[in-house]
Amino acid sequence: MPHTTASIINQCRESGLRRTKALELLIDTLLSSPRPMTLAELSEHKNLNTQCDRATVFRLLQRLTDKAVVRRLGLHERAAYFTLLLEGRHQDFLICSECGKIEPIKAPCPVHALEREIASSTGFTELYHELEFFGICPACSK
Amino acid sequence: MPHTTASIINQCRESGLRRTKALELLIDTLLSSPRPMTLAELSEHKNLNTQCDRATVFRLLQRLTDKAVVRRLGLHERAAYFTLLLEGRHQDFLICSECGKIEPIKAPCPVHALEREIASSTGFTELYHELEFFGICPACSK
DNA sequence: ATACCTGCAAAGTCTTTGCCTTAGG
DNA sequence: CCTAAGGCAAAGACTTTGCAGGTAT
Repeated sequence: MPHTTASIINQCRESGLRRTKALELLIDTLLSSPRPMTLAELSEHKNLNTQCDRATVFRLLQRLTDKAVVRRLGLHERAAYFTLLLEGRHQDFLICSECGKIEPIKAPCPVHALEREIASSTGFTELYHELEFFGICPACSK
Repeated sequence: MPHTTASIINQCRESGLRRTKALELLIDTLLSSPRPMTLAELSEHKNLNTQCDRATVFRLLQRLTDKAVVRRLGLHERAAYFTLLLEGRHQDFLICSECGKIEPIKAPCPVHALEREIASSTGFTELYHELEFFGICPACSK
């Protein structure tokens, strides 16, 4: 079952959001990106820049984060990153401290067992994790 | 061999930093904290607030990060967190999405093997990682 | 009709820098 | 002495909000 703009919009509608042009464009844009994007990247993206205000994108991302349709990530930058929360598609990242390039890691994430253990030992609920590797990429280390 | 203010200051001196009052106070404060601290927390801390300007603390943290004496962490907040980089003392964190409380995780970190694998398969150097668990803590979930 | 959304503009929050003075080695 | 470090104040970067008008349902 592929993730489509339509199916995600439906999910939003079911959470009580209205179907607006901005929502559609935003979902489209996020879906087309292989990696998380910042608010600035999103609102300057060709899909969105003439279509809606940055504040609108901001508030949309806020609502979508509340509804667990997108996730907000730190990634160590000044700006926050956003990515669609697609079922069964957890991603960890490898980031160059020098040039800032972000790439998803292919290897399976080794943290899920610990996550369950922490959930039961601490009583935290709705647990998830964020794992990032930082280092100097080959291009920058020259 | 315990980590002391004196030993860390020596490390700084060896990296070319001068021994100043502000440096001493900052190291002291970081050393006394069980968890990472923000610039604001540091510069408002009773040790520092009357002793030196926030810009000074900022620039010190910058230099110390360069010299790998402290590490700058994301932790998903608006503000950056700083912690001493003590030999053999890697920490992962558990953070409440609701109240923001940050606690170090006791369990051994399961990521080091993957880290080595990534280093060799991607050619990244000076690799390190940051692992955070987010969820709702027992107090907030009531 | 009526909540919800949007755009615009302004205000916040945290970080970063310039410039001149102070002090470590 | 000479250069790194500090203080003060101002500028940046990114986020967040108030308000008036627009729109999905």
